[in-house]
Amino acid sequence: MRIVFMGTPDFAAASLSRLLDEKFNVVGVFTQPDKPKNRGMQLCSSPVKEIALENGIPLFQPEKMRDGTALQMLKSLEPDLVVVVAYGRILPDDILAVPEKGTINIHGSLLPKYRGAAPIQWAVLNGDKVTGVSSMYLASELDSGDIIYTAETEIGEFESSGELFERLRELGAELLCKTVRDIELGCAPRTPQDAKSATFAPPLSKEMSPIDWNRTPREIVKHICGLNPWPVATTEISDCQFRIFAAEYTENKTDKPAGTVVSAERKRGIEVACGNGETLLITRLQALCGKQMTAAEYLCGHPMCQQNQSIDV
RNA sequence: CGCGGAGUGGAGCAGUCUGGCAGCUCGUCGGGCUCAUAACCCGAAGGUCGUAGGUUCAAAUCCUGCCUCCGCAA
Repeated sequence: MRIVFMGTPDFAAASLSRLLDEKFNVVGVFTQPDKPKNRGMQLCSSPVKEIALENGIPLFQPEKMRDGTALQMLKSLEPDLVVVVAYGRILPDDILAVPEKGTINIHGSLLPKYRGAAPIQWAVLNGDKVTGVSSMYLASELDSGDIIYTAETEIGEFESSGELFERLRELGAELLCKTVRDIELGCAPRTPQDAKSATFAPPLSKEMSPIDWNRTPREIVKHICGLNPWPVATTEISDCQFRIFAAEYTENKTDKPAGTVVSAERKRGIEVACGNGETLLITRLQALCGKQMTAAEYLCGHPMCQQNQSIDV
């Protein structure tokens, strides 16, 4: 079976490597054009491109999907199946129609929940206890195609989006192999999504970063974890901007208004009042222009007067 | 050459503008106090100030090159 793979970031690269490990016949790889990135804005190739080059697989980086060139490239490969994982492009119908056995996709949620660009982060942000990955056929509407298989996993109470990403990447790669194998054997199931229970997971943005201390400790913890590693939760303590990476629950109660620094003991962290009178302990943070560090380390160099500091809410 | 910030004992910082004794909080080690402690008291060790050059009577501090780290850019 001739397979064409389309993908761009780490999440996709894991699936591609797994397909290759399992000796599937990947005859071509599509990935996004190299883009200037990082400090110095140097042209960087995508993780998927690196793997394609290492394995000597024909590589295609069309600028546009709808001007016909991408369609010609794909047709020339004569694929039986196209696998799309985090390619970052919406594929037009004429491209979806090329492979005889269809175009399939790995999505980082239990569809129909969290259709869209940031399913993993939203599962964390919403405080879900369980999420997973789905394999499905691509349809013209975003993430609405028939489901083939799903795999579930629990979300840790303090697990960040980044950590969950790494786990789902492997889970997704595994599910993809199983899916491709069964499609080849002709025994893959096909279940339409229940469109009514669909939810949407839009991309995150920096506007979401500021912490709303009026919320409960758990909501704030989930906010912090969900936005880690990007765009990262932020808050302002006495005119200083902080990026917050981790926090812990406390047993304490306070009558201070939400956003007040209740304590800043060197060994514990920075304890802040939340909306319901409970408090949350900031344990890992990064000041402007500084490195990420534990709250204990930060307090060594930046003694913080307790009680009187407050956070603008 | 995309823009900006930072490198100082093991950790986090001040000192740099205005050149002139290596400083603070913590950790570590030793001693003391305590039923006890992430508590408190006394004492000690530990630094070629990222690196290479330059200016100077004198450089952590001023100038130049290089290295490393961080933020913006999704």
